[in-house]
Amino acid sequence: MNDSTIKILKEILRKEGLRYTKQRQAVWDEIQNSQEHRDAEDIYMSIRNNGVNVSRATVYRTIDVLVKNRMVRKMDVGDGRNRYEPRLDDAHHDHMICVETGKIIEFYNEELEDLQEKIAEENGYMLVRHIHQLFVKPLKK
Amino acid sequence: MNDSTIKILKEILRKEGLRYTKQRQAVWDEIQNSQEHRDAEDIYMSIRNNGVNVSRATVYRTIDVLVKNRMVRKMDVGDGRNRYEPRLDDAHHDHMICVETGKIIEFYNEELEDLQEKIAEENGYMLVRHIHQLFVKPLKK
DNA sequence: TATCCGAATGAGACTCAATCTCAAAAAGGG
DNA sequence: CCCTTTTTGAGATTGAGTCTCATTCGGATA
Repeated sequence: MNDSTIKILKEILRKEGLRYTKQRQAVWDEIQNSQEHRDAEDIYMSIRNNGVNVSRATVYRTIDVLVKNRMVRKMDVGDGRNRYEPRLDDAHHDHMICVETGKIIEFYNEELEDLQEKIAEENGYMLVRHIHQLFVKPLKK
Repeated sequence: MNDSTIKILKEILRKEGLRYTKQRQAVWDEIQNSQEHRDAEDIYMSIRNNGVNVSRATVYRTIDVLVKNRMVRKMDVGDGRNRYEPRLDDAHHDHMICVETGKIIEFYNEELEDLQEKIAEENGYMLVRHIHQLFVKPLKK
């Protein structure tokens, strides 16, 4: 939809030796234009509703490329369906999931990030990535 | 297998209004006698190899009861199969997964635990539970 | 210990997200 | 425009986990 992200997508596809197609553009547009945490089916349906013909297979295949190239973040909320969110120009953050409402809140804490690296190193490892989700419920007033 | 954990299982089943059966005992024995992080299929096969007749349905149903009663911990490693480990008399810990060898290392860090509660509270929530996995690789020597 | 009834079991059907297949369509360099 | 290679899509397949329901079993009661 916007010029600079089209260039970024083209660049990544070129680097991966893949072709630029309207389906791949549509998947990226769909994820990029929403700041929500959406599942693949939702993304698939939206693209089709926008009049672009695409299959589930292509949606999944494209998401994999985007995840690999850090344009999209894949998150496992624990309900069997992965969620996706754009991560372009997006600082790292983790998620808090309200067990009562299902609301997803993003958070970032420097101290927490440092601590994780320290723990990995203390065990003789280097941190590659992490999964961190806090399941919470509202504080009583 | 050992007397005290049989009593604990019977107590839990009674509290839940469930009957004591050899299948339920077998599932608990199987998980309890191994400190590994095993998937349901693995547990199911081991029980059958030990000569106890059991179905996958019963394995899953029993695990749910054990998880609910904090005798077993369910962990999502992100590969589509949940893993289970005994948590009887077991202090809370999180996991570090080596992306090169698949090895699972347990860790516990008080500061990390406190920080998570603090983050939840700062956002107006109470921490119910959390998922935390560090994907790591060995440090170069 | 025999009876009885609700609970538990098991074989296999089913669900559902995700992956795979392969013929047909499209990309894009020459 | 051609030609080769990649991509796509419809639908089949996979696999973990759940559900169904006829049969079996636990255990309270007498």
